[in-house]
Order: sequence, then C-alpha cells, then structure tokens
Amino acid sequence: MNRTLIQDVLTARKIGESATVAGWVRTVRHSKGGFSFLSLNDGSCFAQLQIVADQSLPNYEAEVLHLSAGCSVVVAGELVASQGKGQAVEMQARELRVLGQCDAETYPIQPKHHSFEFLRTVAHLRPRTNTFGAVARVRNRICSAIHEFFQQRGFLYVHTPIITASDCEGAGEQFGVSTLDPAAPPRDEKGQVDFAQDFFGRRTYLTVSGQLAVEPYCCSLGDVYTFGPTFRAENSNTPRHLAEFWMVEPELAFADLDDDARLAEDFLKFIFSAVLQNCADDLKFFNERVDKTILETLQGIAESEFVRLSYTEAMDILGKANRTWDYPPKWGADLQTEHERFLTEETFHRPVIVTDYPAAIKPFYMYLNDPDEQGRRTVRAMDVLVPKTGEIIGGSQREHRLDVLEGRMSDCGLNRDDYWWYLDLRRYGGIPHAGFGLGLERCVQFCTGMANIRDVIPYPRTPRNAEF
RNA sequence: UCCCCGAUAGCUCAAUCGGUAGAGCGAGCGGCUGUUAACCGCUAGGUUCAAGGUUCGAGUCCUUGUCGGGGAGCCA
Repeated sequence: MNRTLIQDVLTARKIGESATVAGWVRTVRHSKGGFSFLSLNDGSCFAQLQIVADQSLPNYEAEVLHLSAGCSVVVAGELVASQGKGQAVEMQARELRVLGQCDAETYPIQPKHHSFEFLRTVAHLRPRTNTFGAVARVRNRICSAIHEFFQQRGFLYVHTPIITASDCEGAGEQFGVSTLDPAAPPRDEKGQVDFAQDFFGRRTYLTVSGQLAVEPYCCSLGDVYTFGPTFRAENSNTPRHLAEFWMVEPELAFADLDDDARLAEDFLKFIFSAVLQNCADDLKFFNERVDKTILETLQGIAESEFVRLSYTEAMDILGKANRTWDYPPKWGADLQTEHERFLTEETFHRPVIVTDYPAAIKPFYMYLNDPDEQGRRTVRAMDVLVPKTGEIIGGSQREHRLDVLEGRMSDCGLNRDDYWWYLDLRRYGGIPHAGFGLGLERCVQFCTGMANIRDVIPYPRTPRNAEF
C-alpha cells in the first residue's frame, strides 16, 4: 500500500496536498450535521491525525457511523486547515475504507484510563495505547543511539552466543538448556542425569552476560560491543528486574577504569540527548502523565558532569550523614539501595559513579588494586548510579595479569580448567582492558519515568509469568 | 525468597459495627453538537479471586492457596 506516515503528514505535508493514511481509530465523534471526526493513529508518532468524514462518502451511513475505537481504516483525502481547536491541520476524507472492525463491547482498550497492571494482562493490545506506543518509540530510539554511538567511535559489533557451556559466569542463577526428556532423562552409573547424552554433549545454559565471550574479540580487534538478550533465573520480584532482558556490553582495549567511566558517562549522555532530540512528543507525554520531573532530569544530566567517587569515599559520606539507616554503612559491605538513593537523590542530585569496591564482594575477573594504607583490598570496579532507577551500569577494568587472575580464581573456588581459553588471553599478548554492562530496560525506565520494568519491554518474562 | 498491602460490574473504585452490592468511566439506545477527556437522558451489566471454616446471616472475620502492588535481597 502506498501510504504516508502520519508523522510525515503532520511535519512534511502542506495544506492542499493529497495523501493516503492508514491506522487505527482512537476515538470517534459523530455530528448530526452529517459528518464525523476520527482520531487516527498509525504508530509513527505520538500525535493523532484528525479525519473529517462526511455524508458525501458512499459508505458513510453503512460504515463510518458504526466505527468505534480500535477499528482499522485506510483514508485517502486532502489536507485542510482545521476549523476546530486542538489541531492545525486535518484530513478531509475523499475515500474511507474499513480494513478491520472492532467490537466495542469486547475490545479491552477503552477510550479511558487503564492501569498498567490491567494493560499487562493484554500485552498484545497495549501497544495501541498512548503510553505503550511512546515507550516503544523511545526504546527504539535508545537502541539506534546505542549503535550510533559505538559505530561513530569505531567499535566493532560482536555477537556473543545465547547458549553457553560455562556454568559459573558469576552473574547469577542460570536457565538450563536441554533437549532431554524431563520425565525420563538418561542416567549415569551414579543415577545422575547424564548430560553427555544431551544435545551439546554437556550441560548448557542461557547466557547471563556476554562479557567473557566478547573479551577475546577486544583482545584481538580492539574496541568492541555486544548487545543482546540476557537471562537470569533469579527469583527476583521487583520493579527493576526481569528474567529476560537486553544488555549492552562494550569492551575497551588498552584501557583502564578511568577510560571506562569516561565512556560510560559519554554513552549515557549521548543516549539521553538522542531521546530528547528525537522523541520530543513522547517525552512531553511522559512528563505530563507519568513523571513530572523526567524532562528536567534528562536535560540536566545531558549537560552536567557525573560525580566520581570511590567506594571508600562513599562510605565516609554515608557514615557522616545525619540520619538513621536500616543498614548502617560499613566498609566491606555492599552499598544498599538506601545508600545509593542517598548519594544520587539527596547528596548530589545527579548520576554518581562509585569505583573501587572491596575485592571480597566482586567477581574474580576485576583488576586487583594494591592494598591501601590499612591493608584493605579493592578492585577496579564501578557502578553508575542514577536517581530512582539505581544501578544502571556495572563495569570494571579486567584483571589481565595471569598470576593475579589465577590467584583470584583460586580464592573464589573456581576451576582454572573451565576458563582455559579466558586465561589464554592473558597468556598470549595480554592487554589492559575494561568494560561495562548497561541494562537496556533500566535505561528505558530512566528515560520514560515508567515505574515498573515490566512496562518497558513488550512481553516481560518474570517468575511465574511467560504469557504471550 | 522475606516483610507489608490488595483482589467487588468491561475498566477505575466505594460499600459505616458482620445485616437488601453502589458510583464514575466504558458499552447499547435516544437527544444535542466543527467535535476533540465533549455534553444531557434512558438501559443493560455481579459465582464480590479460589477452596475451606466461624456465624441466624460473610464483600466484610479466620485458614490455606493463586494472582497483583510496594519495600528488601540478588543485580543490569
């Protein structure tokens, strides 16, 4: 069909021009004067195009008068200056064809307010609403900005596997992948399930991170990034966690943690600027209906410097704070949510990059710092914390010294043989390198103000929920 | 997984001390109207999440379960 997107009609077409548009009716208002007003949305932008359909249309009485919210139509007509308020231009229909009827009695998306909880139960129809259309467009813009940012800087896009054999990537519980019959799996002599007879001849899992798999490409080709789905089988029931989510993981060659933090800050600012620039109508809607601070916050961040401080400095600030804690800050323990919020929302009012966490609470692959004057060991890790969402990025400089890495693996109780290829990178031409992971959905949450992560991904997967 | 809260009409919610289950929106019909969160009138619409229990009587109290929300942990 040779149609014009409503976005183009509203921005690029002039009064007097003809066009054909197609979309879904949002609301219908019939006038006894012999004409009807349709609000038409086709997803190309937030705005609706008002269609004026009058009784000169041959199907006016038979079809137009029976249209309701949700019907799909194709309209050919001419752009005219609107006589009413609320829109500058509208389309005078010359021909209106109904593509799909929509029973108003049973259609779940009524022209009224719905709760996000209810809309989750109709996830296949919620993209027809203002909110979820806007979320989808912002999410898309963020994804294109991610690729733009890295491609402009010469990063290579690398596809890491979804299915992995390493069962100790260190980032959480994993989903097993198997084609064995769960009711009657083959058993070995000890009565254990014999995964040697499974599809891959060994135990396999869905990936919890592409990092380990992308490092070899970084240590061969330079700056790289991976961007794909990630799976965590944690029983997490929060507005910030999904069992299936998307993660961007750049890996910088010949780089340390300072380079990494600088990249993370530039990266987030690039994304926020892109969204501000290209999704103005959607953001205006979020700012009015979802979170009245979202525009101010995004603009403020795009222009301000992120705060940098070490874990030890953060502990000092928290320790001196004049308030009571559910978890009193203590060097050696991880930052609690209340600590993170205090830093971002009450102390600095902007993103904070916390670096150099105690080695004992971080994974084996992070670069080990020299002991401080008190003999405490830290690693070159960083978390980028933002107001409300909390941790949006986690990253580190990687340990590239073979002996130190092997020592850390022993301390963590890991078997070197399982990581022979990972250790090879340090054995043969090892280089300092660093990287981070950005949770895409948390980024979408931050840009839209949507409170629940289940509402920024089309079909959320969470414990006990894989509908649609 | 732990703590707290909730589940009533298609949707959003109300229902006093345990005593006849209501409103708004939406829908249908009619009126009015270059309308646009339209407006006015009428009508239909209920296994009060499920299963037990207490009681003359349960939407309301008790138990268990399911689902949802908020907080925490795990993290992105």
